[in-house]
Amino acid sequence: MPELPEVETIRRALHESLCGAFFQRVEVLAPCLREPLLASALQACAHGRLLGVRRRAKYLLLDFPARRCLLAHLGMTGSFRVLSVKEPLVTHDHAVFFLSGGKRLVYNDPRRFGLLRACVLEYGQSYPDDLAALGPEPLEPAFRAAYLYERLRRCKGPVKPFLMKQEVVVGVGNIYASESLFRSRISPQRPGKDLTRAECALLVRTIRAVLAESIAQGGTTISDYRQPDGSEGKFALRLRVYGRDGESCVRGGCPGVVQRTVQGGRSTFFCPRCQH
DNA sequence: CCAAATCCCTGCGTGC
DNA sequence: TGCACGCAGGGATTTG
Repeated sequence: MPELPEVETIRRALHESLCGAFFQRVEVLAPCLREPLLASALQACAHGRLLGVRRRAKYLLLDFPARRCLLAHLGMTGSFRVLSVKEPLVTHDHAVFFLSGGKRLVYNDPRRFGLLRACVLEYGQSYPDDLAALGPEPLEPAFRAAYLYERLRRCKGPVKPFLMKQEVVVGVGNIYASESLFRSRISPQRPGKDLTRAECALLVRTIRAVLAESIAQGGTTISDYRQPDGSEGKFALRLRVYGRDGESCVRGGCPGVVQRTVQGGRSTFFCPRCQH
């Protein structure tokens, strides 16, 4: 379940291995992800030398000449593989990009929540209009305490689902929302508008620290996600509440037990004893 | 206008 | 062994 650290890990690997590669041809094997895969549009877009791989929120952007841009979202189970000549395709491979020298870039996605879309950047624009509604990047200066505090003034529900809204801050999904709130000792059930300025400052610092730490560990592997070299993301070992319902709270001296609850249809993990 | 619910989809674990 | 079922959840859409 790729959130920001997983997507960033993938971005770095793809940029490293494919920057400068020459895209020749695309083959669509299965015609539908979140939206239909248009072979002709992808072919026209992902053609020529790959100029670089960027990330915005949980989206990957593969840049090509003439402001063409391939927008990719991994959904829950999407992944890219770079294959040599003899490596076989497998079930749920949806699109194959043939590169000069015999390499192939393959997009695989069992659950088909992902997205591959051909875009053209407007003059002077860094990102396609498709991404215009996204909030600030959590690791950039625009995501700061005063910003979060002001946004929370208009929050009517609990803080945890609010943190997962991509128009508030991008890249924070279910895992990192629970983890950040635990480390901040803020209950996921707290009404968002009740958070103090000091708590907002702590939460911003903590979200940044958790995401940065996870990137350094290559992300979190729960089930499907792998780093592009096939290894597991090691941040799973550092999760303190996610998936740990029924276990003792890891905070020193806290006698609490981690609980699972459901907010907005998503599992939330927290310690009722030390998060307030 | 906002929030909660629903849907999309497959793989996996569980219980019978 | 096999089948039914529940669960996982990002994001678009629908419903309340």
